[in-house]
Amino acid sequence: MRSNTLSRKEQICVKAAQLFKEKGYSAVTMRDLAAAVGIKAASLYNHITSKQQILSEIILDIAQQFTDGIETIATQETDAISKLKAVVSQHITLTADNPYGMAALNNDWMHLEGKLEYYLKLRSAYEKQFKTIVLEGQELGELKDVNSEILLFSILTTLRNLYLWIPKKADLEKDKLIEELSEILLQGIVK
Amino acid sequence: MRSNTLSRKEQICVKAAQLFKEKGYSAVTMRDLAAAVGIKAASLYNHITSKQQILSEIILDIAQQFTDGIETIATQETDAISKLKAVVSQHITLTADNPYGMAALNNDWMHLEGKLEYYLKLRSAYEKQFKTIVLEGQELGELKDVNSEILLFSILTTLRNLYLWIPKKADLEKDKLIEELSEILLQGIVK
DNA sequence: GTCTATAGCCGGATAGAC
DNA sequence: GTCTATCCGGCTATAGAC
Repeated sequence: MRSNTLSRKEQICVKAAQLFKEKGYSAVTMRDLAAAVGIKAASLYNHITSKQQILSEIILDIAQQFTDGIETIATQETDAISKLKAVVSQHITLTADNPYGMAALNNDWMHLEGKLEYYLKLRSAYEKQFKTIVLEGQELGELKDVNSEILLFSILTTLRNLYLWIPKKADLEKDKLIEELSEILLQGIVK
Repeated sequence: MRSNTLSRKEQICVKAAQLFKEKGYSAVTMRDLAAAVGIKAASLYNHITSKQQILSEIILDIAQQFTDGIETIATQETDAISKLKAVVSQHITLTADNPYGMAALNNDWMHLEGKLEYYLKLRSAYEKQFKTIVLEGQELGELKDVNSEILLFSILTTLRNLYLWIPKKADLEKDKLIEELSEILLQGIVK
């Protein structure tokens, strides 16, 4: 843990992520961002080199955390259900930490220029690990033999969009949410 | 069913929705759109009055269909589970019909200017009906007594993002998808 | 490290010929 | 109904004073 005073550059990136969530990368101008930080647009360039760089840092930082995290989960020696719960937990934790960055990750990745390929590589690696966990769970009979593509889509979509929901819950009890969301995703909702 | 030759205006709106899905409303220029249609930017204005109008038509058309559809479902006299299946079916049908428009509905609604309030009203109405179905299902003991906000978020998010997945399935068998997705959302995935 | 000023480009939209 | 030409405003980013 480092000091809780953010550098100017960090302030800028945090504000940028908030604005990107509201309007999307393309619709946020450097003047908007500067005003939100409380300086003039030209002054931003003492701290960052381009609008593009801000987006890259926001997205790649989070994407890396997800990919690293699922590698760790995948190599643990437990059942598929425990691994899926760990994935749910990771999504909730990272989203609660940085909901605005999650929005950029979900909605603005296509505006990455130089780093687009690298991002796509991280995303593929993530999806591959997730898929492996599910397929192993099905082979070992822990999970139902439903269409795995639909299953993967359904769960991953819910997890990827937690950023829309979590910030509205001011008094979020994280451990409770992990339990309840895992229950709904894994066990369904019909009595 | 009307003629399957689209008017120029319809061509423009269809292409626009495709481009909006790829890059978002703000990042698509009238020059991009014109090139995709095969004319020059100025010529677009013989068919539409503004970029804003294109967005409004794409989004409000679909939003209206969803709100009308769920009103019909909600007033039927069946159990909550049947109603939820009907909602799943509606989402799959409307998304398969117009996946690009669904993308705009999900991602670009905040760029509506004059029609933003009307859109928000439609969305609120939709969510209210959905919530009522779920709460009734819980009261009557058809659905588990899990946290209804998490339940609503989870299912609605999956349904709203079908546009990302459905177009990749060229040989989509709609009825099968309705059955399989309903099964996963309602009954869960654990054996 | 912030400012003012501005370069240089690209955006949506219009005018008017054909 | 499409075109060329263009207006005018806003965009990212830079230059250089303080």
